[in-house]
Amino acid sequence: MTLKELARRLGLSPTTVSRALNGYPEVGESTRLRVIAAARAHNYHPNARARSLATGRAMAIGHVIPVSTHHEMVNPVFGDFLAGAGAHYAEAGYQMLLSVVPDTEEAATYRDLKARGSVDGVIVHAPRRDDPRIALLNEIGLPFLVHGRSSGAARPYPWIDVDNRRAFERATRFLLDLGHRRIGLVNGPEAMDFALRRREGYAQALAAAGLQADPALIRSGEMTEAHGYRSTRDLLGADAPPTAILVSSMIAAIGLRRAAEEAGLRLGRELSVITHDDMLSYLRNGEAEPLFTATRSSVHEAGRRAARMLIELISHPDTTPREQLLESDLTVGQSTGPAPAPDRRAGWRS
Amino acid sequence: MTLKELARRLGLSPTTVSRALNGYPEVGESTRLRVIAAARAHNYHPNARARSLATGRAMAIGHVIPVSTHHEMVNPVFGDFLAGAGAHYAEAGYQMLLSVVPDTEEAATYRDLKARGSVDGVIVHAPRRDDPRIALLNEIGLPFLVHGRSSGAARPYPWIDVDNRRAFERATRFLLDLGHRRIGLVNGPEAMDFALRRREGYAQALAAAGLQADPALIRSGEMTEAHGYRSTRDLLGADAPPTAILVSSMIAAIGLRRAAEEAGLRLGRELSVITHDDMLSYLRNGEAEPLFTATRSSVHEAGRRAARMLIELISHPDTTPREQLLESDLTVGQSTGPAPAPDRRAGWRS
DNA sequence: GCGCCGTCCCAAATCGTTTTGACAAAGAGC
DNA sequence: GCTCTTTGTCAAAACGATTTGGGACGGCGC
Repeated sequence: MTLKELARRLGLSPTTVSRALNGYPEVGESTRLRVIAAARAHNYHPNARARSLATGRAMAIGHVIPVSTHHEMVNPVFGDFLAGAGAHYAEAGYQMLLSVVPDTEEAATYRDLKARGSVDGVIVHAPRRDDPRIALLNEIGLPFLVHGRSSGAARPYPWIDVDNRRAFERATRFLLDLGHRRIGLVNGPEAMDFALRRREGYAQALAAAGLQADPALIRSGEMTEAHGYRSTRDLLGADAPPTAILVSSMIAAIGLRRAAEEAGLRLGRELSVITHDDMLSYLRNGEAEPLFTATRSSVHEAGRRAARMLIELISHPDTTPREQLLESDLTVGQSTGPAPAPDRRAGWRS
Repeated sequence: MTLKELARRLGLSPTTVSRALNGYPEVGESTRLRVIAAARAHNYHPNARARSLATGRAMAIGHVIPVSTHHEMVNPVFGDFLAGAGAHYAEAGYQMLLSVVPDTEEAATYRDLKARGSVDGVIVHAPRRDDPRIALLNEIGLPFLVHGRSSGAARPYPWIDVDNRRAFERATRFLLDLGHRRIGLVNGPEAMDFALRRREGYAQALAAAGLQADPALIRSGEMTEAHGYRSTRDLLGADAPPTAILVSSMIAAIGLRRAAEEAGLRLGRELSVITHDDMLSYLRNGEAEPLFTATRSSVHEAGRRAARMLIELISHPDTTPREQLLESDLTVGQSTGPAPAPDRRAGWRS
């Protein structure tokens, strides 16, 4: 069913039908009702491509997911982020375009998206320090929103991000208050900006307590279960193991738990742990009482807000705020407790 | 840069330029080379919408992800599946359209996708028994491929699926061979077809050994960590706890491990466990030696194959096979061992 | 009766491609 | 030299919407 066909059946011109359906005032109310009824009856939906060819707007947002060519890692938070964003797109009448491309072709993909007019804007995922994508998108003039930030970017750019520095600063302070002095950090890949900021917050809290971050207590890598396990095992096996560890994700924290159990350490007793919790739907942090003490921030919600913000940005480029900082809360669970007394520590370490 | 503009610069007609770029034989070789060079120089990419308006093909595949209105659960395997499918789409020049919709509006979404001509076909996720989407898609004439199967569908339909029945039959047999007699099943939601088939395989192996599936040993629910934990705790706390448990996913298996550790049971000793492993990128089943004994099948690879199959189906509807059954392998890890002798069991149970 | 102004509608152009049908120019066969 | 094919190119018509610039009709004021 096309517009022309519908118009013919109604004995009207395509113009009038189009205006009636799109709410323009130039059409009589009775006519409008007649048109709307007929459209519904014949299950008429305007062809998306024809429409956007005519209007010049794609009514679609792109998400480019780079896949590293060696280790085909899919960030587990993508699913929830996309679900959140997608929910808003659906409400706003936008479509979501997903491009999964080798990281070597990412730039070409953005150019392509722009040149073919496939999308009105894109969300940039997993920004790194000095991320080249920001300059690129500015250059080709494709509206974008960064999920996260990129330290060192030359000019201001629109972003939404969790206050990672503050979250980890606070978590570290919490551990310090409990008497911990040797605190480990199992971080994400430090090429990622969020990991950098978390490390800064961690170091800052230590410095404020007159301590210095010990490089031997810091590990970074892809946030897999295996990374959490390996890093924790290494840290615990060292000469002066930490009494507390900060972890960058629930997935890694699960690996940590495995390592801790292997070493015979109980969380919240001999070893304290705080993790960041993205509130993934399939990985809730306990039920009534949280399992892990955690800095929490819903990535699903971040996706929803990101989508809203980008769409606003596209339709009202001048009046839309271009930055949004999300706070995370610190929920205290069973995985933290006072630092063990030195003598007890000596006991279980032997 | 549009086709018309490029043609003007070259002193050719749009027709010729279009033909040159699309490899039609009616254009001279020297002209073709000249056109291609100019297109590259001016970074010309044909407008995707105009093109597909003219050709009638959207060059896009839709994935409709229903989100339950109460518990906004995002299936953790979606990420890897989409990454696999997306990789193939990119190669084949297709775009991937993601629709996240409340499950109540799923049917409307399919109709919409078809009526607006947004996609050439769709992948149906997470089919249930007698899934109404199959009839719907047949009715509206939108090509589709089901990831999984739907018992009770009236007519044949194209699908790709893991042999879930066989995998769980084999896993159960493996446990029986180790001497286990009370075997629990922590399954996915039994409205899902895959869960049904796994249960069948489980029951079948028990029956072949002269045993009957005990409903008290079966739990089903969303495959979260919490579900794995709760179900295991319940099973272990019962009067006659199982000595082995089958789990439907790694995520649930992690919850199981937590419950087992709480109960003081060591995996592969007092409690044997086999899980299904979708080979998620962030949740590898151990490194050199697998952590869990598992039935393995890469959902990333399934996504890739699904994409290929659907595109083939769209371009050659008659010659493409319409069904693909993937085998899973059984990898033996540290989580299984011989059934504990009754006396030992009595010991650790008290 | 005349001019003017809303109201309601329409014909035609436009978006950027592909595709159909036709037409010159050049070579081939007689 | 004349016709008959190729060969290479083009003008124009799709595709299905939106949007621009009017135009017919009736009612109103004078």
